[in-house]
Amino acid sequence: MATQADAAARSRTPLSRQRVLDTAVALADEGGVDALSMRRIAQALGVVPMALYKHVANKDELLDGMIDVVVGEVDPPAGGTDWKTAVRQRILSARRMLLRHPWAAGVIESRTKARTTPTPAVLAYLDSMIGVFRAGGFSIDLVHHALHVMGSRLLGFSQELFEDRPGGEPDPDAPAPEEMAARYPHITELAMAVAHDRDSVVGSGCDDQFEFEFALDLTLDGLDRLRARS
Amino acid sequence: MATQADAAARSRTPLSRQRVLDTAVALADEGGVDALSMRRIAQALGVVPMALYKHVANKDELLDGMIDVVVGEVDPPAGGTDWKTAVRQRILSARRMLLRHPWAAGVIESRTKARTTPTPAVLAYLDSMIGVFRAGGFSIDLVHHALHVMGSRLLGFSQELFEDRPGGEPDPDAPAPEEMAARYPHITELAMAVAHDRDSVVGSGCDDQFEFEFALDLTLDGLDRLRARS
DNA sequence: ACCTGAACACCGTTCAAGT
DNA sequence: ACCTGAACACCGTTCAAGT
Repeated sequence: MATQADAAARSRTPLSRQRVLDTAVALADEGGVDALSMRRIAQALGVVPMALYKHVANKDELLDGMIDVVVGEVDPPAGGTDWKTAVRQRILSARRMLLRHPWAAGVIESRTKARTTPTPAVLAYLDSMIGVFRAGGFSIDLVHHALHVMGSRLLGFSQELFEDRPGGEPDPDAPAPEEMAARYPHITELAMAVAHDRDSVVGSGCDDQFEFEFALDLTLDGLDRLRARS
Repeated sequence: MATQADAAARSRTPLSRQRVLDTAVALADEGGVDALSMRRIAQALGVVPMALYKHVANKDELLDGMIDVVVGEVDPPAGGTDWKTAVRQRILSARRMLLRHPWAAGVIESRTKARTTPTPAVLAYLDSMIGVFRAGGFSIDLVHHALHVMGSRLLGFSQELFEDRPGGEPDPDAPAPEEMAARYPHITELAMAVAHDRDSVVGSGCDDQFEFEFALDLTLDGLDRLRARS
């Protein structure tokens, strides 16, 4: 009975809030946040479901804790460089975190909407980001504008509408190529141009990393122009 | 028995996919998407839960249908103007839709992630948006870049991290002002500057609409500069 | 053939009973 | 005082029994 042995081995390490959160993050990474349940976390820890409630008040508080775990993985701002390099590196670090934890952007968004204040780690992230802008000579008003301009990109999130699905089954109820071309001519034109331009890139034929940095740089250059003018 | 009469009156109008979707959208508008269940929709329609499955295959397909209902509310692109005005007006129309249906951005995002293709209405929205760029003289490559730059803003979504909560109870476990100031000095500085600057604005002291248009215009000007250069 | 009640396999969380 | 099994009030969906 390997399962019982595993459970015994696990229960030798005492349960802690950190262990609960780490397990929850690992399960969400594997199976997505929809498949994450208190019962399943308990099972993975070899523990009865109610034992979790000693370390987290309820599921919402668990999700808040998970947010703080992953936001804590984002690199702090680099010192000794100009503001633009520091912001750029940090946002790219946040993006890497979100690629590691695909569920995080959605959870951060929905939990932030439900709370009055972002979670502590998100607050700390924003605060040090503002600090970089301020140290770079931005007026407080311009920082305010800048945060709005960055929007969700501040957390490295970019909404990919045509991302390839892992596994890549053709999906039975997807529209046929001819129908796509007839109904959505502009999308088709664009998709073909992209496929032709970037033959070497695997997957969707679109270099997401390049596009992300292109968008990021355009925004940063615009902000820098405003900064120089003030 | 008013309830029974209501149910009878409702069931006189035959159930249809449109009526199911409209009811679901209305319930989500009122109570949020978390409180939306097949059982609750059925109850609102005075119908047994299983009756819904004649008109929608399952809950995911219901959510897809709801997306198409609300995206269909976005104005089509205005004709007879320059590309920038047309894009601007359309994005502002999408933003108004999302303010009417606060659950929509999250559902669009999560459902798009789960499907291989965006829902038909989202495809149509994107297609006509691309059409506006193309008619405005954008090369296909530049349109491709532009879509990435707009990102989620293309659907009018902007992530507001410090939105005031309706009802405005002080929230017992929110950090005290002194603690906020000590731990997050830059956020506090910014919040105070904003509050001082815009005394007249009700609520958070931050004019969301102005900020949204500021960000939008910065992005559009950047794109226009690239367009003129090519 | 159509409709639907009961049932199944879940879920988060309460609570009282056991140690 | 601590821990936990059973129970409660849900959920989406299957399926067989009723019309």
